[in-house]
Parts: sequence; structure tokens; C-alpha cells
Amino acid sequence: MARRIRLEDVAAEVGLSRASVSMVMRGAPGPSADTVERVLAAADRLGYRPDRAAAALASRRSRMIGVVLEVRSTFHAELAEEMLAAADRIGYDLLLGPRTPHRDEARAVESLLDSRCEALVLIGTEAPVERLVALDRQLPVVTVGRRIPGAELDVVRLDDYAGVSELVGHLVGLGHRRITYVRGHDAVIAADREAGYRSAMAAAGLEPHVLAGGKDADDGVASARVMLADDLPTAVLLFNDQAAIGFMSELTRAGVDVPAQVSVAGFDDSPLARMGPVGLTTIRQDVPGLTRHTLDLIGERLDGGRTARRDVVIRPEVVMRSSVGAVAGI
Amino acid sequence: MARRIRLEDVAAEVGLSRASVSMVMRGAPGPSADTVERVLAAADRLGYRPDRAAAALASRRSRMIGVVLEVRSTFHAELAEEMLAAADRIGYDLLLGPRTPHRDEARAVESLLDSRCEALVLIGTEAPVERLVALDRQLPVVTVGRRIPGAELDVVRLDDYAGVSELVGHLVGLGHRRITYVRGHDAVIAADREAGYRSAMAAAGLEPHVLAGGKDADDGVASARVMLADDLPTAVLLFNDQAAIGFMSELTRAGVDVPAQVSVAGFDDSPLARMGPVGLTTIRQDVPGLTRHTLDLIGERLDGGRTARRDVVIRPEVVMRSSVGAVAGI
DNA sequence: CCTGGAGCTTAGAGCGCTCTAAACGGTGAT
DNA sequence: ATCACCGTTTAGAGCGCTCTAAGCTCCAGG
Repeated sequence: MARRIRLEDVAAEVGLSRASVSMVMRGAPGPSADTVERVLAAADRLGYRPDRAAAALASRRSRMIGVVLEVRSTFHAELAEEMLAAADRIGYDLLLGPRTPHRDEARAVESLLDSRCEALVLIGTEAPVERLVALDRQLPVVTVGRRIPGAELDVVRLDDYAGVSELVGHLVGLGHRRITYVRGHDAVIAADREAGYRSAMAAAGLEPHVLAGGKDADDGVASARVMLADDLPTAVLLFNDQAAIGFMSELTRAGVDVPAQVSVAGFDDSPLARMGPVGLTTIRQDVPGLTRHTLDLIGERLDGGRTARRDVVIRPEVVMRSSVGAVAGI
Repeated sequence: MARRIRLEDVAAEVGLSRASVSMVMRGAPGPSADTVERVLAAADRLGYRPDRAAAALASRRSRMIGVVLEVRSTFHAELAEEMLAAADRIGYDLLLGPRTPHRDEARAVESLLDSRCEALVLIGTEAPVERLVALDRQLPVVTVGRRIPGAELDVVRLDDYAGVSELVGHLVGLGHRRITYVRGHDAVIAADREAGYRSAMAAAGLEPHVLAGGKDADDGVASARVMLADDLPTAVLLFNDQAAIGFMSELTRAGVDVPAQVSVAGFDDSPLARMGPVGLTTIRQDVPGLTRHTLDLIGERLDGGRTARRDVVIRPEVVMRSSVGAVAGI
């Protein structure tokens, strides 16, 4: 294993001081055009790459943004991909902090902090508000997807309430009267979506019917079993696409036709929703929009001096696909 | 933004030297039981967390393993999750280096090297062999999923050839005679799977039929369009699950029944395969097995002094689900 | 009473970089 | 010849940690 090339090696190669080479590598002003050229040539020749740990230590900046996500979720993955490109554009690098069943959010955050991230993006966080506020005192934190009631925090999110109520409106328009909502276990997001559902049901003069559920495909399967054993409505809204896909798959397996017998809808418009044999009706998360606003917020606080917190709400879009149909006889 | 607590702050708090505190934090032998207790208490009280960049710099070890993956792929995500836990067990941390359409593998690798990863795991790499060999001279590299013909590299992979030929055998047993294989664009993996397909077809006395394809759902959709416009066989094997799901969805959309008219199979047994309304027949990648072997290989080279390279081949398992059926009239 | 460990603790020299302040070599003006 | 000043370069002091070698204290053995 060959020794790593250091700044000093490049300096020796071109006969300059480390300081000059450092400036050239960082693109700092000072060095003459000739010097820049010679240094870059030498660096390239030797295969020099600056050591990030040393640079971070010396400059007291890591130029890294930590992103806590659920790596399983294709929606999170899509967001992360988009943010990677966006961060690159403003000169930052992304550090992914995966949250898994065996590695909770606190652990993911700690790990990112240990790596000296300068800002944190929390996708679909489930952490308590006090914890988020405490974190935000340490470094800029942007919460994506979840409304944080009454707290001073940067948030980028969809109008969950409006999205779900609009979707319910569509279903009502298609003749559905018995529409069930299966909520996720997340407190805030689930509550918003449920509230949107309830208000739309009330507006249509219908009786709301809410079931406990979850956010994974397995949860959707479980919900389906519960409803199959009990009684099926004509339309079911689930917390997100993963749950909806699991739900739909279990119904199909049990011989229930979607959408002829039951219409199903999810939330997120994850790639899953588009890909299945039965396109899933869902509510689109505007990934480029969420990404842009998130990185704008971070940029403003890191490099722009903003101190007030902002709550950016994006209007969602209902995407009708084949998992939803009109009620027979209409 | 409060200043970060340093080792020195803890040392001052307990009235000891930085060296002692450092030893305690690292769990190094030396400090007395009493010292350990006092230091840990003080560290906890002050909320001290060691700075990873500084520790890496001073110790010349980062204790980090870089993982290059395609974050979009649920199969990769699943592997990464599993590896996260496994790495933790041997005292390493994982650094994810996402590969996206806008950030190629070379870029991902460079970024991981800049962060001083001590070893690299390349999931489904597409890099040229020479590049891999060169990398492997810099640090231990384990390639997951792809056979590297004739090169001295650590590899953990499935027996793609055996998997596909076994699956073809199943199809033949179900009465299929016209079985098409849609290959991915990856050179080596695709070639192995294709060879397995060809040999099984030859063994059954059948004419092979291979189409160019890809690894994403969109590629599967495209393949479906091509075949719909032309001619449909009774069974189609695709390079992986994502492509197979896309393929299946396009067929269904065109009114073709799966599996009554066409049987479809993928590869990977990604969560997608289990979740859809039509369970996808596929070849299971043994995620825990791949993970265990990968981390064993890394551990052996990093801490065990192994120098010879190894090629670990895992026997795959065919998972029959409802996307495959018998040919009508059998 | 001296010596030699054993058991703990610490001084101090880096790790590879950044960045400020100071130095350097011209140049044109005086 | 002197000086101020400019563009360019550099010395050197860190950043927060690790780790070796040396130091300290105390006690057993001679």
C-alpha cells in the first residue's frame, strides 16, 4: 500500500512552499497564473488528492451536509440523489446517515455530527421537537416532510392536509362513499394527513373511518388482512406508497380486484407507484422542489447569514393512476 | 452556535492530562478504574464527542469502510443496511458513496478515498478491471456481485450462471419452450447470466433468444414495448427485478396477463419482488451471506494480515412466485 | 536504606492541512 | 539612491486528536 501523496510532496515537486500549493488547490486568490498551472500539473502527475480530514481540521469547515434518511425508502433515496447534485452546485458534499431498524435516528445524527457536518437535513424525522430544537442550536437543521408545530425550525414540506383532502375530493367525485384512511404511526405527518381526510369527508357529509397502520409494505399487508377479515370499503387511502403497495398486493392475492372492487391510493409518488402493474394513485412529492428549497435554506444560513427560521410549504399534486376507479354503477 | 467540547475541556474538568482522557475515550489500557469512571462521567456531563477528523488524522486510521452503491436500488440499500450492522460489530463505520446518473463510480470512489476510508466495498461495480486492480493496490477492495475474470481481487458473488440455468430449468419443466432472456448492459454479470441461460436452453434442446436491455424499470418497460410490437414468447427472464417489474407493468398495461400469457422472472429478490400484487419469481441474493463474507474479507485484510485474494461464490436460490406459471395446455 | 519494578500519568511531537502576518523582489515615483 | 507599494510567496502557528517515551509514586525485596 503506497504512501499517500501529501501537499508537501507536490510542493517539493514544483519547488514551492506548502502554502502556495494549498492556495492553488483551494482556488484561493494569490498565486500567479504560472504557479497555478505548474502546481496543478504536478498535482495531477503525482495523483495528489487533498486529505479531507486534515483540511476540515485546519479550516474548521468540513463543507459537508449530513442527510439522515431511511435508505430503504425509494422516495428518500430519490431525494438524496437529487440533493447530491444540488449540494455539489453550491460547493458542499453530502454525507448520508442511514437510519435503519437497528440504527436509530439519534445514532445517525451523532455519527454525522462526529464527522463535523456543518448542517443537517432530516428526511421524515421522527425525533421529538425538543431534540430538533436543541440540534438546531448546534448547527443549521432543515426538516424535510414533517411540519413542526410551534417551533422555530427550518422546514420544507408538502401541504399534507391539502393533498389528502384533494384526493378524497376526487374519490368522492368518483362515487365513493365508504372511504377508509389507514394512518401511519408518525405523529405529526399522520395527523395532518388524517385531518385533511377528516375535513374532506366532513365536507362531503361522509362518515370518516380511520385505522391504525404503518409506513412499510408489511404494515400495508397487515392492514389488508384486518380489513379483509372485517369489511371492505370501496376506497382506501394509506399513509404512503410502500404501505399502499403492500395493501394492494395482499388484496390482489386474496382475489379482490383493484380498482374494480376497491380503489387504493398512497402518498409520495415513489418510483414504486409508477412501476407496478397497477399504477398507484398517489400524491406527488415534488422532489426537485423539496431539494431546491432545502439547499437554499441551508445555503442561506451557512453562507448567507440568515437567522430567522422558515417554513416552506409546497403544494402537492394528486396523481391519478389505475389503482383508483369509479364506483360500479356510476 | 456553541463551541464544540474538546478533549482538553474534559481533561480540565477532571484535572487530568489530555493523554489520559484520550486513552479512556478510546478504551485503551492504562488508566485506573477510578480515572475511567471520572473521565466518562465528565465527558457525559459536558456532552463530549471525539472529533473524527482529528482522530483520523492523528491515528492514521479512519476506521471507516467506504461502500459504493446505487442508492436507488432497493437491493443495494438492503445490502448497505445489513453491512452497517455488520461493520459496527467489527468496530468500523460505513461511509456510503452513492453512484447516480449524475455522479459516476469514479467520482464516488474518489470522494470515499478523500475521506480516508480504509477499505472499499463496490456493489455491482461497472469499473474496468484495471481500475479495480489499481485501486486494490491502494487499499483493500471487495467487489460484491460481479465476477472479475482473471484478476487478483477479493470478490463476493452469487453463482449467476447456476442461478439462471436453474431457473430456466424450472421454466422448461413448466412446459415453456419459447424463453427469452433480456440482458443488462453490464458486461460481466450480464454475460454470466446469459451463459447460464444459453447452457440451460441448449441442455433442453431449445433455441436461445437474447435481447439487449438494461437494469432500470424504464429499461424493462422499453423491452416490453419492443416485444409487444414484435412477438411475445411464453416466458421472459430479465437481468434484474427492477427491469422485470417495469417489464411486467408494461405488459399488464397492454392487457397481457402475467402469468397466464407470459411468465416473467427477475434477479435479486429485492423487496419489490415480494411486494407487488403479482409476486415476482426471481433469484435470491443471499443478503446476510453476502454481507458476512464481505466484512469477513475486509476484516481479514485490515486486521488479519491476509494478502492473497479470494473469490467467494454463493449458491443462489430460485424463488418461485406468481409471476411464473405453467404453459397453458400442460 | 537503596533498588527495581509495577502501575499510572503526562509531556510533547506529530498527523496533513489552513491561514495570517510577514517577507520578498520588483517597479515607478521622488 | 531611496521609498512606498504591489503582486506573490512563505514561515509558522495552529486545528483536535494519538501515541511513544519518559516520569512519577509507591511498595516489595534485598
